[in-house]
Amino acid sequence: MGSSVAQLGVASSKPICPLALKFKGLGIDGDALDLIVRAIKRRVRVAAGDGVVCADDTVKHVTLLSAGVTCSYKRSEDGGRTIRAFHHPGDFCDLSRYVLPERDDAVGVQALTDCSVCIIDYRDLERLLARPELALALWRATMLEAAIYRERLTIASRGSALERVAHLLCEQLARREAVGMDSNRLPLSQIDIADATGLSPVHVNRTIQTLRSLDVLSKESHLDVIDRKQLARIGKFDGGYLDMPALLAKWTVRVD
Amino acid sequence: MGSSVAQLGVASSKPICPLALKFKGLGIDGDALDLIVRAIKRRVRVAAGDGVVCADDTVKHVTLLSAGVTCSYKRSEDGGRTIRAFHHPGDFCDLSRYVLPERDDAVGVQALTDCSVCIIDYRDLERLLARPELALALWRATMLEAAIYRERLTIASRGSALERVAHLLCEQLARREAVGMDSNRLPLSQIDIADATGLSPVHVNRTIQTLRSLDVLSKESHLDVIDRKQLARIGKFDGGYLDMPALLAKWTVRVD
DNA sequence: CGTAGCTTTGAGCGGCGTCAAGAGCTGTGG
DNA sequence: CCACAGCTCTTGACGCCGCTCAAAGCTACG
Repeated sequence: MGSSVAQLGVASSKPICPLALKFKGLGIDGDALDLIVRAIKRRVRVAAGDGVVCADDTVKHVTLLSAGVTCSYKRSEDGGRTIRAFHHPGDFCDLSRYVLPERDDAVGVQALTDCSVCIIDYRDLERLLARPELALALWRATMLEAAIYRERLTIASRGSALERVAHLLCEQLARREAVGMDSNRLPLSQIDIADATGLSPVHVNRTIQTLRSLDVLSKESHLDVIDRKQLARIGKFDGGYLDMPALLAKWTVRVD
Repeated sequence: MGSSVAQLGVASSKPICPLALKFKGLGIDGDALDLIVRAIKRRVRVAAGDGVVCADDTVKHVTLLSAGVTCSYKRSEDGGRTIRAFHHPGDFCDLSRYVLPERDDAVGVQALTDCSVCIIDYRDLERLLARPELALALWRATMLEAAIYRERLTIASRGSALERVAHLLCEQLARREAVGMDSNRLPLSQIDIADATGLSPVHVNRTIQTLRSLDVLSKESHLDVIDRKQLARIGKFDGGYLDMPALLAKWTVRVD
């Protein structure tokens, strides 16, 4: 129990892995990062399509995604899957469950690709929270999550299908880039995008074809973004709310 | 500078005002509540329609709504107002600005009715955050905000106009009830609802008329909810995520 | 080589936006 | 006391975006 930093390939002074980059954006590195890494009880591999978190009250740990892509979803009464959020390496999959217990059985987290997740017991997380800078970092993480929802809400309620899809893709690319994953390929199916945007799979397909015809996406069946500038323009995406280094510099909260 | 609890009509042992009830839901009362109240630098009245917070970097305080209804909005390039959130007594209007500085001039907070707001300087807020239970309470407040966005996002992206409007009304009623305002009347215009749901004012009107014909809303021009059960059913609204007393009881985070 | 999933394509329809005009209500000034 | 302006609310006509249903190609994997 308790991994070392070296085991994760993390050099505290020079973060290279998504997890370290993520926490650096939240204002955590060095000793504090070490503490978090040491709180990781164990790491688990999850195959694409499998559940990561069950909506079980007895679960007493949070999961921190270290590789792959997951989504938190809610099933509607007709069995449909509504994706509420995507998670990328460095994101907590279920931090909100820790603070606001979810009673809803229809809620869960699913691996969209093969994943690797870190398990941190509530007990150990509580110990981490005793340090003000760690508590602040988690508050920031939640603030960031709220900001993401806020932006998506704006686009989802007012935007066209083209805007919704473009915005969603931009957001995922930006978030992945923030943790060092600067590939232009997103490992999402069109069905995933449909469940996340609230559009029908058929219309997502047509929308993607439009983006392809605009030379914003590659013509291949994979989801490859060619022209990110144009994609951002179409999706009215301004990534300022995700730019943690810049936000951190302006941060008003200080822990001295 | 610094109001006393008595001045606000708050009896710590038996909270009666929205502000005290709100913080009680976040796990704050007694001495800790006193601390917050004492951090209030001054109170300001704002007339309906006026701005509460300007998107100015030089503002170094948060505003806590004590009476009335406000909304945070974002102006689109065509001048349209997108309402991202409503605020009711006890809510912070701009807590997110404290943690994630907003550079966007198009963002602001507006009074929808005549309001009274409490001003708390960043400096004093920082002092409050030194106490772990207060830091935790603000984290909870942000978690709650995120949960609200999450629910609205689900409905906004997949729901019909009827569902969107019904859900929005239910949410506002539930949030107001949680702070002791159990009136069935909402002081919102149809235009406010349109800007919050992303629907056109014309269609909001038709939707409201549908709700009236279903005997869910009163026939009057005001927004009076008659049948809340039915409204919740229509809007697929489950207020569990807003029920702070119940959530507090199950809370996993302890500050000992 | 067959099955199960994802992607693509087509046809038809309905919800909601847009435009336009009118009604009720309130405050303001002559 | 009336006239007028500026709201919000109401109502109707029409068009388009995106949903639904249905079927067929495409991969991947056993």
